[in-house]
Amino acid sequence: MAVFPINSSNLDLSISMPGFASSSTRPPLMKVRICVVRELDMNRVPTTGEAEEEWAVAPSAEEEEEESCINNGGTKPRKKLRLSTDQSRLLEESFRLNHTLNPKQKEALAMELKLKPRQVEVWFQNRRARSKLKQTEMECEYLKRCFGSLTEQNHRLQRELEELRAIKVAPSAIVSCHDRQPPLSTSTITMCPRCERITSSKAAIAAATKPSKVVTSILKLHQPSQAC
DNA sequence: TATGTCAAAGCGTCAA
DNA sequence: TTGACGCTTTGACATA
Repeated sequence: MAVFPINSSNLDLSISMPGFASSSTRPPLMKVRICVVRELDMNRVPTTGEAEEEWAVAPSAEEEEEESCINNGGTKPRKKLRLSTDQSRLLEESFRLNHTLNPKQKEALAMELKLKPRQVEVWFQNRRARSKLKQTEMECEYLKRCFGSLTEQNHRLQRELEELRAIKVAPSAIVSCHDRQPPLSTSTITMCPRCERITSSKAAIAAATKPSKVVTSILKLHQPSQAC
């Protein structure tokens, strides 16, 4: 059973109750005892020292159900329930342990939280959805970073390629890997004129241009000894 | 007043 | 057929 304190220190712990809106739509019955009250935790109990007479009683579960039927039936607009911090905390703890509930767990949790099993079920559904959304957003951020990194790497490789192409290779140094030639000198940068692939040793390339790992691995795949 | 958040409703899908 | 779930939308409420 929920109660409504008038204590202004509780104003931040607020919750709207079905049928008890903070606006002028609040039923006259509530206005009698609550003048500055805002909506608050439906399950909060008065702490010691708080005068019990300052608390107004919220509708029971049955009354709420009845009311929700009325709302669904259609004249009254539906009211928003806001879970208390304690309820949210307990739900979060349960969610950490299990992202889904079996009927027994749902029932038990609902009893503990003084909510309807359906509300617990809905909360878990929405929580799973939020979890998935968060996961998707994280993946999106990760992919964005990957994209940025790969773009940068691509630009770097393009520049490397330009630099390599710009290197004036002496005609005598051009050696085809398709020809049976003596082993290449480590100080010579060569390019296969047939497939236009660099066939120099890693040492020569590294000394000349400091290639990236990708270039190095490409070179590994295309050693002069290998066929084009 | 625009916008974000979130409980809840509605509907389709799927497995038992 | 039924219950659980995911997805989308709705509507109340809070806040800047």
